[in-house]
Amino acid sequence: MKNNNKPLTLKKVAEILNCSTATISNAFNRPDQLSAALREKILTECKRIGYHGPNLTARSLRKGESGVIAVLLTDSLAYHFTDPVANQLLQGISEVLEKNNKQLLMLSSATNAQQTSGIEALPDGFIVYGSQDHNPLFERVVQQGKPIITIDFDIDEYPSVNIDNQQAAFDIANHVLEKKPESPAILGLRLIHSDRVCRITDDELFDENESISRRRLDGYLKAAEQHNYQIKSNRIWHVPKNTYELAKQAAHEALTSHPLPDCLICMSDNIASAALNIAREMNIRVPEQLKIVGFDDIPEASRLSPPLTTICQKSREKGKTAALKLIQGKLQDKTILPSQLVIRSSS
Amino acid sequence: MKNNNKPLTLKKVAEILNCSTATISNAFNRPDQLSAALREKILTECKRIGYHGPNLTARSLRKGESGVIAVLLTDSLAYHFTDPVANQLLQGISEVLEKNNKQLLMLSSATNAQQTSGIEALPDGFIVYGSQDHNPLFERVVQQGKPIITIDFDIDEYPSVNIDNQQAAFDIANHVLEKKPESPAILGLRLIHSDRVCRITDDELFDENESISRRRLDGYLKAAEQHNYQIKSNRIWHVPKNTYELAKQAAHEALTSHPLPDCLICMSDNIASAALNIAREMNIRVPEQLKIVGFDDIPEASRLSPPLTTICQKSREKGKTAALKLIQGKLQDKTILPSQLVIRSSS
DNA sequence: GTGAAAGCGCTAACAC
DNA sequence: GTGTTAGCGCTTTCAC
Repeated sequence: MKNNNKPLTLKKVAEILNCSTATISNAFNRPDQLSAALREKILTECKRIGYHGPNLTARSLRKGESGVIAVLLTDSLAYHFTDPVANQLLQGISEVLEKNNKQLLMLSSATNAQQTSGIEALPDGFIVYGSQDHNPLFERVVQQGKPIITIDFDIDEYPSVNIDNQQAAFDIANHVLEKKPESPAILGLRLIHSDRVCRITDDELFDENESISRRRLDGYLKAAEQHNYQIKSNRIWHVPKNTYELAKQAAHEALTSHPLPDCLICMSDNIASAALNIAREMNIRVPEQLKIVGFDDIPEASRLSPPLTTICQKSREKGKTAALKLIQGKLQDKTILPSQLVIRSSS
Repeated sequence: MKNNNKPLTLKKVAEILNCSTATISNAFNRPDQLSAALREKILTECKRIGYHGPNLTARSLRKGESGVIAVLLTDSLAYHFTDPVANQLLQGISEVLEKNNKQLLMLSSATNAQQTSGIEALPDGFIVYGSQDHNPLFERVVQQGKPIITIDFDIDEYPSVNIDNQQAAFDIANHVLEKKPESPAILGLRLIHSDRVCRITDDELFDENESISRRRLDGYLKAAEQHNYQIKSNRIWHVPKNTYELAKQAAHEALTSHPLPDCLICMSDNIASAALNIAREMNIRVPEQLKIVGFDDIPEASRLSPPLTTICQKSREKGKTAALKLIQGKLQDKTILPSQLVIRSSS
């Protein structure tokens, strides 16, 4: 089974089959350039002698296209494999790519940027997930002049796929604040730049920017205002990444703080799930003593006990939409995908 | 920000900087071939004019290496993003790759094999996850004559990373059968080739092969024998893929079958998790009325209520080990990673 | 329908 | 230390 010979080249194949390289190439790429019979014969011969078609590197160098689509991720790849939301997104993307015979290359902005591998020259297009302020890899991607589509953030010149984060956050906060909790708290995600779980400060509460988390926080605060709550900055926790461990830490801090929150508005289902577990450990009954709501609607959300009230943001759909737009070359518009409040028994 | 110019080439850069292409190339690839000062100057100039280093396609064609490592997956990519075990494995792999400045390319054997993109020529090495009998893409991969390492299955000529599935399965079955359940049942994974959830037949019970599931089933049956159980084939369910939906279906069938099982030995934590949920819906108390054990020790296992007794197989470690061996060129041996029984309260 | 040949962008051997 | 050049494997134009 093992093989130590060099793979055949088109040129050698042409020699063996005793015709020109152009004919072999045409057999693989342009059926109209030769008779069906000859093409068939060549293809069968190739299979027999073990030539499986032109080498990607060479073809791509020549044609300037590779059939590879890259997903540019903000954090490390390893992190993205742990994040259920990223997982769903990648699932949607790969569904579309597979259907269209495209290969998926995962590129991480967190990669050691010194060692420039030049990999950004390979893909025919890029799906950029998550904001990229002054990321060197992203800048090299832009330089390629290839199609780019962004997800969960926006750059004027490029098409994008987003949801209305502020509205969605408003909806879910509105829903839970209608129950008149006494001391609601917020477990936010990536609110500030610290890599520690911590509370935010008053300044930060009013710090305007374009991030998703800011949009969501705005939605929460708007709902709070309408219900005459004033949520102070020290009732808002910052979780630096959407990992279970950090979420647990934040949930634990919140549920051991004074006054004890009776309502946790979480910026991700992961955080909400951790909060649910901490509450169970502490024998706090959900939803009677504590209401918990999440965001995302990851698959786990409906299986938790109690199942989680959340915002369904169809991450898989997001990925599919972005991949499809990229492949079909529909590169004009900005898409806002619908999201909706899903009420389950955690609230 | 948007860019429509063609990226600079090394040749153009050489013209602009008024030196030869070799010098530019050397500045990027072989620091020893020119003075540090000149190199520094070239690199800064390049950055200024927007040349970010040699194009991967060309370099790879020339050098025969790309810095890309491929993971060859049995099922569709989309499926692998949903499977928590695959996720952990990929996490481990990408940790190592990122540390070593390698790019990750995910290749699916399930891809439309007609349209041969030639992509298999690009990677410098392959991590093959899961058995590949007569898969055309795998055969093309073999043809490349590049390093290959297999995970969770074995081919004589290639190094591999595995666990002792039979022993692990024996251990966990032994543990739960010691509790003397009256009617144990097995929820297996990929036992046969059907894509339906179904029970297996007597013939299939004795059908020898090299698969993981066969190894695990052997372990279960050996433990059963030692405890004087005779588990009949109609007490063994086949789950075709490790998805939650299929697992739920199998668990539901098992828990509505007669005699009602009071012990479910599940071949994955996913299946066990679904069984746990079905049991809760049916008001069957775990572990009092029903013992459930899993396999894998996915992150969710310890968070379920009750937490799951399972086999910890360190999938992340598996991925790391495989990637590391591939990168370091340690291509001799077969590695068997340790796994262990983790007893929690579901049994 | 077919073949000869240029050249995609780069690296490395070799000459200077 | 630097420059010239062949050629990695392929596609495509152009001449036949």
